[in-house]
Amino acid sequence: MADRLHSAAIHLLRRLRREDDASGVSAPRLSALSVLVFGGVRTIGDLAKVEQVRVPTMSRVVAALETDGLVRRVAHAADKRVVLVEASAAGKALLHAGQRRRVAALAADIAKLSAAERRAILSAIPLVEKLAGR
Amino acid sequence: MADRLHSAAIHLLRRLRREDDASGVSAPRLSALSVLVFGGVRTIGDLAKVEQVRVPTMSRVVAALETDGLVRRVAHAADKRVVLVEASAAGKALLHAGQRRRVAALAADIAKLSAAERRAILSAIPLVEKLAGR
DNA sequence: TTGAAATAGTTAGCTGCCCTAACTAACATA
DNA sequence: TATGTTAGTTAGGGCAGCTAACTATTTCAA
Repeated sequence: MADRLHSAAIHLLRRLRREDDASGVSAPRLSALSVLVFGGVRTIGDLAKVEQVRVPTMSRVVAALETDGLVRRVAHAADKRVVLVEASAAGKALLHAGQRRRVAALAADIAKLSAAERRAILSAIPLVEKLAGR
Repeated sequence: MADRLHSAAIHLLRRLRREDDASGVSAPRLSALSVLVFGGVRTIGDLAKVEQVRVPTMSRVVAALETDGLVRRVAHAADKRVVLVEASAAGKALLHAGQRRRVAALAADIAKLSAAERRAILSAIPLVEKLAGR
């Protein structure tokens, strides 16, 4: 059961990743960006923790997002070592547009399922979240 | 619903990723290997379709699995272009060992679910696979 | 029958993500 | 003030995904 769940999750995410690609921004970048858009300003280290990734990895992700003008670095008032990152207006706009596209594509397929099938998925979601430790 | 499903898949995968790392074989390789172990002999192209990946990508995954002695190539009887791939005894053993490890890691959480909750997840899995395009 | 098109894989080269190790800069403290 | 800690960056490596271009084989139609 763990194996089948794992497989299903991998395949679902691969499908969604293809749609994310259409936005021109990869899934890890979108994910970090969404933390900033919905959670507000964060340090590189905090972002790394939230995204379950090492600091150097997040450092690169932020650098890429900055190059694309989607985020901006802000100095920390008291501690000059700290790099605060916040989403730019362009970053917010891109994220909202991407979410709409992704949700639209998946929602269209969900709409093709029967009501009973939708109920089956809906009742499983909170259980999977529980298994995932959330 | 699409958002919640996406989120659940991401969280589940991050949880399971740690366990998979312990097997010394990456998630994409384990996933392809599991198709062979549970589904039997497949061509490279079939594997690529099932895993939603391009043929060159699967070609490399199979090459790596072969180097590790986890799979073996078998000639197709009628068509010399085709490469059939099957799991070796070592591949089957590794996959089953990985399964045990994952099950062990999730055991505490799974034990907290009722039989009805487990049924709910099991019935949702094939539907998610359908949404993923399989 | 033979030459063109289709099919199955491989190889090469690119990008992106993830890691560890080693570094700089800044802060905290004894 | 010297030492250790903390925040990030840089360097370098591995793996996974892609497209383009290639080989080998098979299919099919003129």
